[in-house]
Amino acid sequence: MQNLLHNLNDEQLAAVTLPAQSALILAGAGSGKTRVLTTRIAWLIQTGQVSPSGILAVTFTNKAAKEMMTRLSAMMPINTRGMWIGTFHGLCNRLLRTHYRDAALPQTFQILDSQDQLSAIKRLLKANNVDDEKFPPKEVMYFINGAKDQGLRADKIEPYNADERKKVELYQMYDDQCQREGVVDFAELLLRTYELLSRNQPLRQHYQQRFQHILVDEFQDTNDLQYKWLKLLAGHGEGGGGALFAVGDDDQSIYAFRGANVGNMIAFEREFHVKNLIKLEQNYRSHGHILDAANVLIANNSKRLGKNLRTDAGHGEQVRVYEATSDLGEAQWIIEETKNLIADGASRSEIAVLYRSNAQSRVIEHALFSAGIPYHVYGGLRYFQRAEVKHLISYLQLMDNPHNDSAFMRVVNFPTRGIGARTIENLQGASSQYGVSLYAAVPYMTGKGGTSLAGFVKLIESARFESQQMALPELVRLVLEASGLLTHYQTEKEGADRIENLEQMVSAATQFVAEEGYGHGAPAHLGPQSQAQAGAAIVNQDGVEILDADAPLATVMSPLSAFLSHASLEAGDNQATAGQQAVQMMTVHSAKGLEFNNVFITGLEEGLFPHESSSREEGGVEEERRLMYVAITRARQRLYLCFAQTRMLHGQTRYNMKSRFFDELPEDALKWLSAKSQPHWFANKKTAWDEAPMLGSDNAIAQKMQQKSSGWRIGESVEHAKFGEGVIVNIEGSGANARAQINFGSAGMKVLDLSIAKLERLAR
DNA sequence: ATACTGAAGCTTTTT
DNA sequence: GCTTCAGTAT
Repeated sequence: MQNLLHNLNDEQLAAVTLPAQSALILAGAGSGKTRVLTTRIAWLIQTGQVSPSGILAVTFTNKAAKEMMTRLSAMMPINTRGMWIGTFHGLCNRLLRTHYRDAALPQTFQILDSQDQLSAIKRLLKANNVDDEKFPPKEVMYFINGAKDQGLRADKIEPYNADERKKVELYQMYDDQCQREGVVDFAELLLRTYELLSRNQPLRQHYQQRFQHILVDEFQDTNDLQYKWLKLLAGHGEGGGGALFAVGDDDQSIYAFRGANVGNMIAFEREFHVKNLIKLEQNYRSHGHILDAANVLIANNSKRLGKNLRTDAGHGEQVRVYEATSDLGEAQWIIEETKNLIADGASRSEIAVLYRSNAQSRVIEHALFSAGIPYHVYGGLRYFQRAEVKHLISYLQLMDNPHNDSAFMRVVNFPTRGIGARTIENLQGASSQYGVSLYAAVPYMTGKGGTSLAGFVKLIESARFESQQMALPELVRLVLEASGLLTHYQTEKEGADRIENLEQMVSAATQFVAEEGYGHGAPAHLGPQSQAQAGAAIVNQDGVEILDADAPLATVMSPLSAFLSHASLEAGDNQATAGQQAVQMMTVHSAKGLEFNNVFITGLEEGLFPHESSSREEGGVEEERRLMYVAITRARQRLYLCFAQTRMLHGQTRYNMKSRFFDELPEDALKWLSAKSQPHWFANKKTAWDEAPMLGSDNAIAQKMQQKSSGWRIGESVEHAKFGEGVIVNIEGSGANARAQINFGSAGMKVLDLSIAKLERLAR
């Protein structure tokens, strides 16, 4: 126990050893948050305050859950079994599998990922002749998910106009469709569990009593439903239950756009009468100048719980700032500095290039590629999202639950087996006429289409029959071949990678079976035997039998069902070339939680970062500032900020002002690298890089002429007495008639007569 | 059934 | 400017 608490600072120690009451830990970036969380769990168990089964630890990502598990098992070799550590969705899946009857779900219910959900909605709209111009599928999906994230069913929504009434109706129809097909979307996992526990008192009480300590990571990212879910499990308002230990950082709340509500932190403090608010402000990551920059910047936000990071490390180097003439110039500068860093002995994987939006990566990628510097771009398609893998999964899904129409549609004619659009249309007609799934509607079909459909059904049925006694990996192999997927890609020119991905599914299945504790060679279809065998059967005082979802997943669902949930809930890595010594490129969002010795934050321009769409939303700019705060605090030793005067975006050249965030950073922490009189495109010193975007266009040359005659240049920074700082976006006319279109940022876009307007040339 | 072609979209993302 | 997708032409 002594070693456990050893090396914790006073704040951390206080947090770890809090009494069993609700607590809010404000954990700054790099303050040892995960350490506190895991040590808290270990301390609770080792001091005998709780047994492992009394612990519920909730995270947002599988990665975070895994990390917690790993650290815990390093702390206490034996005791991790019985603890519930997982994501909101993973835990809900487990609960719903165990109590599927009470939750009114089929035992083999399947999970739709966002892709599947969207296509399910498209199908719904089409089947009901809904005008998808007026009700775009994405918007409908957004509406449904938004409602679910707030815990609202369709019948609880009061529509305020006709369009909304239609959306509510579609929401209800969508839920009915899902229920018919035996599928649930991500939000549904949460909502269904919440409703199950609300409605079923014995069940609720059982889990409330069981989980004496509920710990939540990244609490600032919880949405309304997740907070309600936590309150329910913690027995809030029911006189007791578990102690909720919430760890989060309001300054790092960057997911409002997907429903996260920072207000949950304040609500939690109030509703749980939190006496123990502990701030972890000691930072173990960044040098002083970097931390100063972060602190001063975030102080510009009004809605904060309040926190100031400090470090024992020295000031370190100043933050280096570079103004490039173009996005290409910016990329070129990043290459130069990266080379310098590598020459200084920096590891490539300790260099991160961050950007606000994915579109920015391409220019930088190109430059890194040309310079021969290995790089790795985060984001993009995950393993289980790849088309060929999804196809294979669809076959497996149909074998486990043939009523999954999304899966049916995906593979009924892939590889092609002569089932055309007309046949499908007829089938859909039969399906809605008889109110059954597409699969179940096949027997109603006659003629040639009916025959080929029957052939498809036979394929699924016989694969299921043949695989009855097979272990999961063999089953996957069987389907791979029986489906014709393998042959299909073998004949395709570019199919080699896809075949490799498909083959990997067999190993993924092997690995899964081993890790999840399924007996070696256990038949993939073997369901949870009897309820009595699964976990301990508990009878409460009302005589209701409760099955605790304690047992390993193996006893609650078949290997195949489990594997399919795994594929939906854990999309897998997106990095094909992991482990390579490469420069790390990613959006600021995906950098959250990571740290690097050297960090570039790129594209620091008004409109890009802060993003233009943020100014339209309430609190949008504050969220962008938190995003910038996250970006800055990723850096340990060196931080580079850069921006470009001109940038190609959506096929158009844009002239942006430098980001307002520069004005919010402490001057003495910054070192401006670009000279005050930065050469523009016309200056003698110019590179091919900088020149490139202006060449090859008569229009560009004509503009140059005009610019010359007026004495002003596009892209130039100016200051106006009334409108403040701005950037010249365009110049029309010449001489006395010259007029300039100027972007004054928050003051808006103005067209000014250059012979009249008093403009100051602004040197940066 | 496949291949091309035009139009739309385009901030951030995990489950 | 580039990608994705739906719809049409062959």
